[in-house]
Amino acid sequence: MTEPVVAPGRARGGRRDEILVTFTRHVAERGYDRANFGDVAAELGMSKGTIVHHFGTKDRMLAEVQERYMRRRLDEAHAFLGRLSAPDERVAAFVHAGVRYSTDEPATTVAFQREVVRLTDEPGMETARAQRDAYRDLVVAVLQDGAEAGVFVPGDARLRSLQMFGSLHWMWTWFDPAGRLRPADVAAEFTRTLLRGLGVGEERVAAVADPDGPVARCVAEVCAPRS
Amino acid sequence: MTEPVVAPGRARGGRRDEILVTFTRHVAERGYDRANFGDVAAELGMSKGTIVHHFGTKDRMLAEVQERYMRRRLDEAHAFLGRLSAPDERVAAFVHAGVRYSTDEPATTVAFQREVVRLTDEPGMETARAQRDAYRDLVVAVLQDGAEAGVFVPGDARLRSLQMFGSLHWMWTWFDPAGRLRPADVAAEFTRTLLRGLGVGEERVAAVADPDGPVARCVAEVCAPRS
DNA sequence: CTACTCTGCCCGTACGTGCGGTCAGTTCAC
DNA sequence: GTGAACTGACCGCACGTACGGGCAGAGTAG
Repeated sequence: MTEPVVAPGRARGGRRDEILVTFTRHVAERGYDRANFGDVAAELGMSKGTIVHHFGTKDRMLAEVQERYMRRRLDEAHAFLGRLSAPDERVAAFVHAGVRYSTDEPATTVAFQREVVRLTDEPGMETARAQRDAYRDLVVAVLQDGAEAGVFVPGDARLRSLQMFGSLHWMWTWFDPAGRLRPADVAAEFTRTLLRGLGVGEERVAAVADPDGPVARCVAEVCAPRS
Repeated sequence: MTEPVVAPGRARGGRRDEILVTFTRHVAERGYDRANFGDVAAELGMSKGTIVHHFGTKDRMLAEVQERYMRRRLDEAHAFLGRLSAPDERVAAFVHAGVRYSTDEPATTVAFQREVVRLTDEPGMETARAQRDAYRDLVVAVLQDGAEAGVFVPGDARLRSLQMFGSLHWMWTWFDPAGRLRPADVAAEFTRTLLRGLGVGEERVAAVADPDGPVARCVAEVCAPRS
């Protein structure tokens, strides 16, 4: 569902992408430990051996899922950071982007967020871990800059980033992309509380957090390509 | 570490508590799926059969961990809600309590937070799920009351509670109880950002979020008994 | 065009291992 | 005697993955 398979029949990479997509969904639904080759193979009408042929081990498959996910998030972050320069707009963009992903690529997002903890210790996850650290550094830098520029109240940028990431990474446990709440509305509410909490004035908060405002639109454009 | 074992040698319940404590630590360190009877038994110098004798199945063991954890959190919440009446103080207390637990009972807290997702679907978790819902309802009610009383800016209390829980439940991935950051400081920073974000005035925020202020002390007293 | 070979995708099966859970039996306190 | 605590051997199964082979298309020599 997340990405159209390259082409039916014989295509570059064959059913590789198909396997990754299905595996990702299984991880999202059951978690990594309970996801297994047998079920994925059965669902795709192929042999377990095929999966091994393409990916080698289960670990590497997860690593690839994480790396692809982080790669997209990083590209997207750099894209909207290039278009927005005000710290409060940038923070708002990070929140909007974080929420959007839950709808745009629900399976990949849930799979990633469920299993982020493996980035910290598991070997073979170095690349994904580095990507994640880079992303976190982007956010910390924005918070730091904002505090130094006087846009935000002084405070610990790292702690604030963790507070913010927590809210977003926790979404997978409760957010239903098919539910009544539009992601933009969740993002707006989160952004309002966060920016106000960082000391941004009320009228500015309303403008920047607007679910149909320029920041939301900028993020939407940047994230639009995939679907 | 979390609770003193009832008594050495032959005591009421035998080594039951000991088993639960060790199992909890293993779940905290490796996650439920990778925690296993064999390792727990080996570490305690007993047979796997003993564990089965006391708990029946692995599922029930986890359920008991979750229920004990939630029971304590609920008792504690009712205790400080009984002592504090202002909505902003109550919110601050929830944050302080949430952070405190990461230090007071690190293993149990991590075990719980790692595996909360199982509360939503897994059967046999009804009790723990109900406890968790009750806890969430307490928080939502406080946020709702505060908004209606004009202490907080109007907004979706449920979303705000989820934003708040996210920050706290995410802590297990980064917070090190033995690190340089004191839990009270983390709680204070989180509380400041949150209360300001809810529209509480700056001087009030400073007073309520104070890591050595009355709210923090109240929570400390309520939580003190165990450890 | 034909035949031969090479290569990469894919299949089926089989193996080893780890783990949850069973069970018959022993020890020990009351 | 009675029952709870505990043991250790054992079962069955699920799952990751190793392995040998089949098959289709591309490249190449004649």
